Amino acid sequence: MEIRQVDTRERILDAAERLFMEQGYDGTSMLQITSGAAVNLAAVNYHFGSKGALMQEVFRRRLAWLNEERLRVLDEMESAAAGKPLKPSQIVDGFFGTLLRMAENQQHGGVTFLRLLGRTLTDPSEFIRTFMAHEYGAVVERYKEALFKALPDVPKAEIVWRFHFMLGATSYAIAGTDGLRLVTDWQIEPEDSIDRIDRLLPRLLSFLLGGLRAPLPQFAPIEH
Amino acid sequence: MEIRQVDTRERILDAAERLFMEQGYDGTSMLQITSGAAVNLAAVNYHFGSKGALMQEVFRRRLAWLNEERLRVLDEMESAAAGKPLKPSQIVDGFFGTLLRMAENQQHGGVTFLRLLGRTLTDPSEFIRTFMAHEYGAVVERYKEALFKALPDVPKAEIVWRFHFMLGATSYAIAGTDGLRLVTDWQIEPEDSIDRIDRLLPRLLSFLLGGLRAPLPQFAPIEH
Amino acid sequence: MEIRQVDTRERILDAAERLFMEQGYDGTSMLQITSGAAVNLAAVNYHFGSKGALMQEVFRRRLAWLNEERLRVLDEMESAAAGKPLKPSQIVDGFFGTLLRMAENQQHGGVTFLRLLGRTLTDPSEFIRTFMAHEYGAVVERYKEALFKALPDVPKAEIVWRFHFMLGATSYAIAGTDGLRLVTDWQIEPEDSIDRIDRLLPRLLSFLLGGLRAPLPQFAPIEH
Amino acid sequence: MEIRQVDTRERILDAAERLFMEQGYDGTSMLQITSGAAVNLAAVNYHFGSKGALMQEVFRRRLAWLNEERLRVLDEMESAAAGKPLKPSQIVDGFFGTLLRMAENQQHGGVTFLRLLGRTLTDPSEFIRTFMAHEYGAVVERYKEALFKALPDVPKAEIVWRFHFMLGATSYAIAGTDGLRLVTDWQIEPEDSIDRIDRLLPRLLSFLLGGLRAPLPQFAPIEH
DNA sequence: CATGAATGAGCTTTCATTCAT
DNA sequence: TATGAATGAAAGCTCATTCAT
Repeated sequence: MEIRQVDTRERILDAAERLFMEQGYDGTSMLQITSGAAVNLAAVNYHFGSKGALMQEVFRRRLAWLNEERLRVLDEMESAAAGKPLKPSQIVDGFFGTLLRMAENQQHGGVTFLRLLGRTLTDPSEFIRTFMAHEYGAVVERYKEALFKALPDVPKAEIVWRFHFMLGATSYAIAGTDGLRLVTDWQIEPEDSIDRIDRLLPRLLSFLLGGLRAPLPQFAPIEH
Repeated sequence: MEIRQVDTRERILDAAERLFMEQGYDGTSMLQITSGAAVNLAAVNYHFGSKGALMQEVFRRRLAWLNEERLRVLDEMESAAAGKPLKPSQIVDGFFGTLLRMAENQQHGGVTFLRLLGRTLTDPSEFIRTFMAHEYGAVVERYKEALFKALPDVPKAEIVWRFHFMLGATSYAIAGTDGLRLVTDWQIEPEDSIDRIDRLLPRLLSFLLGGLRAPLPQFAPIEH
Repeated sequence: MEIRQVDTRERILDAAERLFMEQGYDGTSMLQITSGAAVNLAAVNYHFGSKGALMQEVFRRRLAWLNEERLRVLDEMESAAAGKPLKPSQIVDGFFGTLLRMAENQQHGGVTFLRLLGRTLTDPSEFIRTFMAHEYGAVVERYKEALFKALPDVPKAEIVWRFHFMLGATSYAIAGTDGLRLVTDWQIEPEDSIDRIDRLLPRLLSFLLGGLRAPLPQFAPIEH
Repeated sequence: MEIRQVDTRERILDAAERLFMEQGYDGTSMLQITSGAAVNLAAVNYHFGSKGALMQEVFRRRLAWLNEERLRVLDEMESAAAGKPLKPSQIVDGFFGTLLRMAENQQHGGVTFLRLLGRTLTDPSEFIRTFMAHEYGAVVERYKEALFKALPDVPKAEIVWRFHFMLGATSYAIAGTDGLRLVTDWQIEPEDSIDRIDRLLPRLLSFLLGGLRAPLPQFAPIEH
């Protein structure tokens, strides 16, 4: 039954990943998940304990790999640089490029997980936020430090803000894109579809780097 | 009694706005809303017909004003330019600056609505997406055209993508910011808090413009 | 709908009282209760909030009357005694007799509530214990004091213990009696059935008084 | 492995005994039992067949010894009496004293089983009642006969009732005592704690004997 | 002999909505 | 105009039990 067990667990995780992406956490019922995975309704609670714990495991399984990969890439680049600062484009590619390239590999969830991640980053649920902060903490810290070294003339607070903006642009790009279509009728050609990660990636990285290296803002004089 | 009714309606909308922002649409119950507004449980269905219609009205009340204002600002700028293309910075400020300045006015929902909007743009519910597209359609079309004229050398598809990235960076900036805190320990000074819109605005606009005007991406040769 | 409401609430309480008596609290499901009361499954939570709160209300409705009656009877006897101690038999009848006579009145739940009470007094659930102690506190205190005055030569600790034993004998007498039938084949005549409260009452009171006035126990010398 | 199995069985019985005492039969889940015994969830069904059968075995293991002991004691007393009637105090001590002294021996379950027994005698479950009646039948019959002989002037029906009352007082005394505390603030001294069986025993026996030998009740004229 | 996996049935509670007044 | 009462449906979860290994 070893094989069956793995199957069941994985099938549940796969179904949950897809449904959470499509309908959100609160919008997805246990019945939908277990139906989607073709398992018994009680199987989720048997394997994961609760709906919330299932949600966490959905993320943990992907993020563990992703963030290890991000650290591996950063280590490699820093080794090659032999102490010299990295180029901003390297760092941005290490963090965000690694994320998008993950979506090209069906073994790591493909676009499904990518979109789920994008949507969840704006989800305010306390338990998700806490879990995310824990999973991301160390990686973000390392990349932040690399950016500080790469851009010594930019105030640290500014870099942190721009990291934040980059996260947002990326999340949004991978999350709802062709669903929301606020920007309608863009006569897009097939090769520009959201699913063509190889086309999205250079576009997004250009944008992110442009934003990261933009002239510093001029603040209005602080009042009172 | 006429007055009471208006109060009731507004109280419901205010409570719903806050709760949808904090917990999402699916995560918020009618009981929470009516309790929060100190009205009868049946009042929402009486005044709005259904939970979904309430959600739409929450957005309509703010977006109507916002998008009119955006059109007004764009009209004004185009009049002043007398047929000449606008500067990208003007257009970006007209669209995104108007949004953020809205949050400084409590009468228009303040940061609460801003965050609700930010998180809703990635919300997966079909009916919300449809409604949003409808509310935004005309405005986005006008600003898109203005950008096409302002950046004649940039391919239209590229501009549309970058508009998209800008939306994402902005949504994310206003949505979860100090909640998620993936980027911890950023020794932020009080004047850099998310609630200081006057500090966030120039930062965000700098970033957006940098991204909008970034060098065009180099694509890898398209495979097969 | 005033009338319907009262009906619904009361019907639920009646059904719950009977079912809790027959099957215990944990052994009774909400579905059984609402089916028994011919109301919607959600009605219990609408009217009482939870299964536990329903349980409390089942008791509160009867105990409020019972304990007020006990206090009224005690007040009356003490007034008539004009400061002199009451007879033990009066006190015992005031406390336990009032309880058993309650069962003769269908308006106060009849034997059903009596048996439920008997069974519940040995139930260890924290929330029931706490609630019971609260409902009973004042009454028990008053009767205890009356017994102290009536039996000045008996150590107070002994009286408290015997009060306890009397409670037990009574609870048990009214609880399972003809159900358990540990004492089988007692060739009992119809007029001695448990349902003939008028026959049970003098029997029980004789026993209780005999126990209350029994010679004091001789303790073995306390070791170590 | 033989030894392990015995351990497992006993550990399950011990855990079940404690949990049934604390939470009742319906209020205790198999998971709690198997967790408490640190055995596999399926172990109960493996060793006992079902939850109900486990409950029966919990009692059988103690009651077999208890009732044999009661019969042994009665046989001994009757041998010594050589045909003459026993004293009521002897009989009461043989039945109830043997029970309470059992609680002083941890090998026989101590107070835990005593309390479980006390609360179970008022338990409404049909299958438990039936089982109890079966386990107790023969013993009760013998003691009843002894009481008939010891108290020839008291009507048999009266003796049966009083046996019943004694059972109740005893059950209650050992079941909830310090838990329920309807009788609060009794400034009890440490040596009067419920756990001091050696102090409870003489008190209870005095009470029971007082009740057993009380004057016969005067019935109101039977109506209709 | 013992167990991890799995299941169908049932649990309490909450949901958005309706309706008579 | 506004509300308390009520409801059918569905939610997440726990239950005792079974079974292949």
